[in-house]
Amino acid sequence: MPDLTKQKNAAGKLIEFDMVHHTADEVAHRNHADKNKHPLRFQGQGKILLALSQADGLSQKELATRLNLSVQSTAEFVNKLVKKDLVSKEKSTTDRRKTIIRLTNLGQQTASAETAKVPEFLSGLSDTELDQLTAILTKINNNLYAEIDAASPTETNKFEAVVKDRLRDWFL
Amino acid sequence: MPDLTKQKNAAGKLIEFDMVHHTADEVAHRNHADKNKHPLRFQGQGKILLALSQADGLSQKELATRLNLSVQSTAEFVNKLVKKDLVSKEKSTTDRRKTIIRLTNLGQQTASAETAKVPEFLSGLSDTELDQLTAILTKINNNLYAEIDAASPTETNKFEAVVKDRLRDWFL
DNA sequence: AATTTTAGTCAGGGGGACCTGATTAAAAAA
DNA sequence: TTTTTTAATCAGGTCCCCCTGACTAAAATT
Repeated sequence: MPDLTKQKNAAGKLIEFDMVHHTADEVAHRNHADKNKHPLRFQGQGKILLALSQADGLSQKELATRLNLSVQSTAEFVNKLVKKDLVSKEKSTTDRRKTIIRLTNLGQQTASAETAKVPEFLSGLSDTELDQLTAILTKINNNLYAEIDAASPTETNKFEAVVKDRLRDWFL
Repeated sequence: MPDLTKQKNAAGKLIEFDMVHHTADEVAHRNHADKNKHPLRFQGQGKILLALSQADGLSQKELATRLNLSVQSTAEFVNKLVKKDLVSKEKSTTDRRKTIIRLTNLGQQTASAETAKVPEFLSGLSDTELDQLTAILTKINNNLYAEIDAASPTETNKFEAVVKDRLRDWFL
């Protein structure tokens, strides 16, 4: 029987982490007058970038399908990324209806920069703690995959694949 | 000397958690045609709600100052919350320039509902793991408070106080 | 009493995440 | 070849976060 109090403690800390984490990089960006702004989550433009970093050179339609977005939204995000020089568009030669989207160098950097640096807030944790955290998060993430699966069976595999693949280089 | 690989593993899991977590409740809301929509983060309207749940009956100006928002943004968020019947506005009797903002019953419920339920993804973790997670997140959060402090010394106390106070009932 | 400061409001704007509807161009099917 | 399907685009919308500028009403100062 799991101890409810312990669950609540952990849940509270997680919520706190969410808030504090969010605020921390809000504050950070505020001070640095950052060009790159926010971290690009798994949403909108960031979603596109992440998907491309796993499978570059997809068509817009492909992207839309994989990411569960309308083709119009996808086009919008892609265009925004083009303006930021993170991806490029080019007509397919084999099927001239299609537009192939590719990461630019900058786009690749950006996509991996997301995950490239170990956040400072992990410093001060012992090796043991890091191992524990990793193990626990693995469980939690699996629970979340299961939740996603329950709610929307069709897209799970796609999603899980994208995420895990994106993060694969972290776990070598 | 901290093991870089272990840090990377943990960092990767944390990023994965972020993505998966986000997607999980995105999917959840999509299916349930949810009225309450998104979880109200420490941002915009959610920020206001959280601040009020710590100190009810503030003036708009007070809110703006504490939350580091322009008075206009604050007014916007407050008005939206009024429409949702989560807060109420009333003119101060002692200083008729001021508008006092108060949580409605619904607002109080909503603010605590945020933190009221233990997320399902914590199920399956043992008591030991929960304790470990709590301890680790405590360290991480403290690191983040320190980061915020470094970047913006003036607002730390305010922020940390709001957050901790908000979450106090979790840790009794 | 006249001036200045303060708390709010309105108007307008920039970005972001998404969507539906209508239309075009190119490929595939009939 | 004509029709249908497919990949994109344009147009227009909804809602969110957040800001500056201009202006009013009510206090605090002078």
